[in-house]
Amino acid sequence: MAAVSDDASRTQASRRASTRSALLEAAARGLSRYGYANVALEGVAAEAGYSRGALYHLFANKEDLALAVVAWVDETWTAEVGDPAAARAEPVDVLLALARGHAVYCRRDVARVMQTLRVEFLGQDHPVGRAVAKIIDGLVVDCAELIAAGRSSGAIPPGPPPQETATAFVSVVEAVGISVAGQSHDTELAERAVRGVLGLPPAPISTDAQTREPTGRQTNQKGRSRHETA
Amino acid sequence: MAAVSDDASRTQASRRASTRSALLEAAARGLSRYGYANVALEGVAAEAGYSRGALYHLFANKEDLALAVVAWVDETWTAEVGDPAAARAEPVDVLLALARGHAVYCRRDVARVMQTLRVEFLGQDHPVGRAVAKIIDGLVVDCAELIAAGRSSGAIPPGPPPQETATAFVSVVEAVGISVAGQSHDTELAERAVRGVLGLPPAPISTDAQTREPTGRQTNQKGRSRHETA
DNA sequence: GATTGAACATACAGACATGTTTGTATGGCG
DNA sequence: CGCCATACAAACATGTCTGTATGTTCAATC
Repeated sequence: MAAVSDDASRTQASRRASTRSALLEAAARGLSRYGYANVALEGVAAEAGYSRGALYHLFANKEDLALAVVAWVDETWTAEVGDPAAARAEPVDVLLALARGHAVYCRRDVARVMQTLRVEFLGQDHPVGRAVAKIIDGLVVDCAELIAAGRSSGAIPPGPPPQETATAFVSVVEAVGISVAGQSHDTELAERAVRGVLGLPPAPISTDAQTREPTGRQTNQKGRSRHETA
Repeated sequence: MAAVSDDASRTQASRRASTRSALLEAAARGLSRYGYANVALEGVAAEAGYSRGALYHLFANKEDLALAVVAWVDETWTAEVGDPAAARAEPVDVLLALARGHAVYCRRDVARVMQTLRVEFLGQDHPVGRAVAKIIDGLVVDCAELIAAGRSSGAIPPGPPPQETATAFVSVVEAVGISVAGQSHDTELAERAVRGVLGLPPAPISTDAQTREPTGRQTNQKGRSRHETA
């Protein structure tokens, strides 16, 4: 279980980075499974192959560790889901790619850490909760702009205010991603849900053969939505 | 300071029921806000106007209190959301009424207690988590049957397996209900999301005037029915 | 009106987790 | 080769929360 079992003799910087990474990953798993209050740092350190001393040497305290986990998850999510989706041209395609990409992202257990922390600190005033809320709120703002843009171009039918619609959009993406994570139709159900939130009609043909496309690039041959000024 | 401010001189049974009800409500709020691990029984008792002694006199322990809260929330939810929705004839209408009714139910803060506990105990083996999971799983099973029935009658288009679709349905209803709780378009967004999950086309005309009175059945009484007796 | 038991408050003990301190071994560098 | 900083372990100190035990007030029956 040790981070580096045999080759412990390396440069200090890489050693530090290695243990930090192992502790981060273990903390992410622990936070995702048990939540902030329930997770014990001794278990986190033990799962990473270290002791609490190492953890407190790398991180100031529990809160600092959780904030680092949040930042790390945010980075990986942006790289694996956010950026590929943002590369689409049409706002509708960005939103749909976001939903499908997040469903794929949720196939790992680490994905639950954001929901766990968000729910745990909802309505409180805790730095970790603020960090999570800031990320989610930023995502909501971006989605609201995409929804507004898609509506003004006619690709998205009218509906509730963009901000409120975006809030529902993000929560739906998060919820369906986690609930059916890893099941065979996760991306299809995510797309179905967000289509509904956006007021789009169901996808024309949902052959469930290519719904199982993993992380890479997601060629948009399936949900090529006709956006001719509804 | 007392639960009943002026009329403290009543029969002992009603006194007991009154304090139990006050403690239950305070515990529901506390669980919903802070979660099981974070909530402190002293705060719960203080918010209800009592001390921890009263709480431990009425409930065996923290777990028992949480289980009672879960049962209480389940009863009120079934009475206010589940039963009115189940009165519909068509399975599609039941599902849609469920979504809208839950959005209305979520306008109270107590509604978050189920999600909070479910997320907190996800992947653990705790009695409270099992109780919540049992309720949610039962709801998923019911919705899966409704989805299957609606599909075989042609009212719901085909899609992923009913069980998986029902899982996404329930999580979407829960998520959108909480995220946009109390906002002006909560029921409309809930209906939009579940329509998408079910593969239904968008609602024909969504003039937001009649979204506030969707079903005509759910009497939105704020005061909870006190039909619980020890 | 006194007694008995329930409703409730207060005080106490144990458990557990965080954060700190101290100690040890290893790597970097002159 | 020797000195020092760093990585890490292990014990310690502190605070908080649960659960229990004890005490006090109040209602119900004689």
